Amino acid sequence: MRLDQAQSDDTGAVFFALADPTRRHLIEALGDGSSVTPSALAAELPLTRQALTKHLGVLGEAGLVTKRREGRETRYTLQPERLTEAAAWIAVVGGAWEERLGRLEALLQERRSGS
Amino acid sequence: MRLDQAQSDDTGAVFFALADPTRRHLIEALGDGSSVTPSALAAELPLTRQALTKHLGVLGEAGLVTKRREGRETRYTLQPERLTEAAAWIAVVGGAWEERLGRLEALLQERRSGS
DNA sequence: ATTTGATGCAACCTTGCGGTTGCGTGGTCG
DNA sequence: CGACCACGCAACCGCAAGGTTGCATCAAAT
Repeated sequence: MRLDQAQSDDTGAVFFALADPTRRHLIEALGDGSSVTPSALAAELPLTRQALTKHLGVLGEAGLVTKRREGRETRYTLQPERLTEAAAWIAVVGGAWEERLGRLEALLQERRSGS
Repeated sequence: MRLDQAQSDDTGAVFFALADPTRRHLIEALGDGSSVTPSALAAELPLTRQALTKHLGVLGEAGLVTKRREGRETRYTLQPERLTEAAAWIAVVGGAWEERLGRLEALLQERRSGS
């Protein structure tokens, strides 16, 4: 999909952001409420700082992350609202979401005891 | 993202499929358990039959839809399992999913009475 | 047998994504 | 000030995504 189209398509932007493994990894890393800087990420991952900056930019456009300048570094933090909305879209497709929500809870229970 | 990568990345493939507005529209249309044929879709949407076939192919690669040949036409049907898994991934990112699940339920309740 | 309708396959085109490199800029510390 | 570190911006590259057209194929209807 084209990015300019994704900008005028909130839901699409979120799913587009989640489609990339690197971006999902970043979200998982930020899941605990911590913040990250591009350079720090570049030290851990096999990617350039600029590449990470672009990824964080995509996450930002999707409203999944916020940047905050702090001295000479920029810290990125997760913004979970859009995530919940996306999950809601999935759960509601085609109705019968009551049943699906039940299965979702079951899945979460499994995953909780599993890992 | 590259498609071959998406194939070896189930979660990514699902989100990638959901990133496209047309594909989401198809999923919404199939949400009631009905089935669709590419030509019928091409009559309703401003897209070629082949374009729709490709989209349905992407949905198929993501495991979101199944094709079944029926006489001379091919009917596509929704396969909701992967959708639930994707919602589960979203709900579980970064822990604190109990709270998020609560908000999700609230969102769904709103959407139920709303539309 | 012919014709008509629904597909499948493949080539082709344009645009954007993911990634890099190079350079300019703004804080920080000695 | 001068050196350094973390960024931002822009150009560039390879390749896949989304879309089209054209043609071959298979099933059904007359």
